[in-house]
Amino acid sequence: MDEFLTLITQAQKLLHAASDEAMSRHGVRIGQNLILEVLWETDGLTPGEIAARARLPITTPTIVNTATRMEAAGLLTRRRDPNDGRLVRLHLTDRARAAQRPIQEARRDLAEHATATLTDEERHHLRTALTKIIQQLTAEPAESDGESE
Amino acid sequence: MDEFLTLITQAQKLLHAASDEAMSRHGVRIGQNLILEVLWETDGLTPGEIAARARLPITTPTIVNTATRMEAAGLLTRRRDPNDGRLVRLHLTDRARAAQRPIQEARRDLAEHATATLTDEERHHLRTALTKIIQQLTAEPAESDGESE
DNA sequence: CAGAAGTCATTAGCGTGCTAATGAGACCGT
DNA sequence: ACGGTCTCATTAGCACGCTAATGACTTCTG
Repeated sequence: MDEFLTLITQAQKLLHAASDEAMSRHGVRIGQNLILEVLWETDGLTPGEIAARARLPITTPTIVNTATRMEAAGLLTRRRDPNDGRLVRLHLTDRARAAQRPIQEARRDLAEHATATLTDEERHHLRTALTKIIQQLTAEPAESDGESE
Repeated sequence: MDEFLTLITQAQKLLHAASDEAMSRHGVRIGQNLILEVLWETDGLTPGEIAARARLPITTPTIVNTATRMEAAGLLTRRRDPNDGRLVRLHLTDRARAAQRPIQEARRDLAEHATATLTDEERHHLRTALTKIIQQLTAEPAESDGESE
């Protein structure tokens, strides 16, 4: 049953690499995707706000580091908030906005390609199973002694 | 459908973190697992041989770096091959051998816990779906233009 | 209004994994 | 036996993500 860990790790590894490669063709690396998704929706958020809104759990330091690389790549700019000197607001450049559609399409295409050999029913089962696993692991990380309650 | 990428990423992220935490209790970090699995089976292999035998694709430089940390942690020793000066053979210490059973149990428990809310049928479907995805992504990484053959 | 406490982004440091470049050693042909 | 080539491990350098520590700024409190 341990092979289940191997299976999901390998699948995610392949998807990760394929996604990075697909997005790189549009000047975006995979680690930048979570930030872009949030800023495409609402521009000018702070690192902390982005961390809170991201679809996947991500820490603020990771956002700061990634934002630095994105700034160097010309994808966003940093501006201090005039009302609160602690805050830094991240604003997308035109280049980052222009990348939205092709990147979203590329990721959609990748998901479709990866699941191309699955039936609709299998896709549904897969989604159900993954959701259950996430819920189980999110609910209570306890596992060693004391599985009750 | 893009949510599928998010689902599998999050599931793997949670499993990855939980697995690292579980193995850390036995003095082993998650990146060392692939190497240990191979050396538990056959001790004294070279980094290249380990890369070839590992259950998941892994590069030789990653094995070398991880082996350096494992050496510092007292999990293995490096010895030059007497017959071929290019080769370095990695030998597990008693400590690494003693960790085999508890770590394998911890990973099995984790897999069971993660899939505890799934029916046997769902587990079967999940395995099938993941296998198909892996095959699809391994077969031909092509995707943009030219999906044929 | 000052000092304490809270809230931010950021930096430091680690682990993991990759590709590309490097260097040591073996092997092969002449 | 010697030079080129091949085969190794290793190093360099990058991306990504985490926790813990730091520092700047705001806010609350006396």
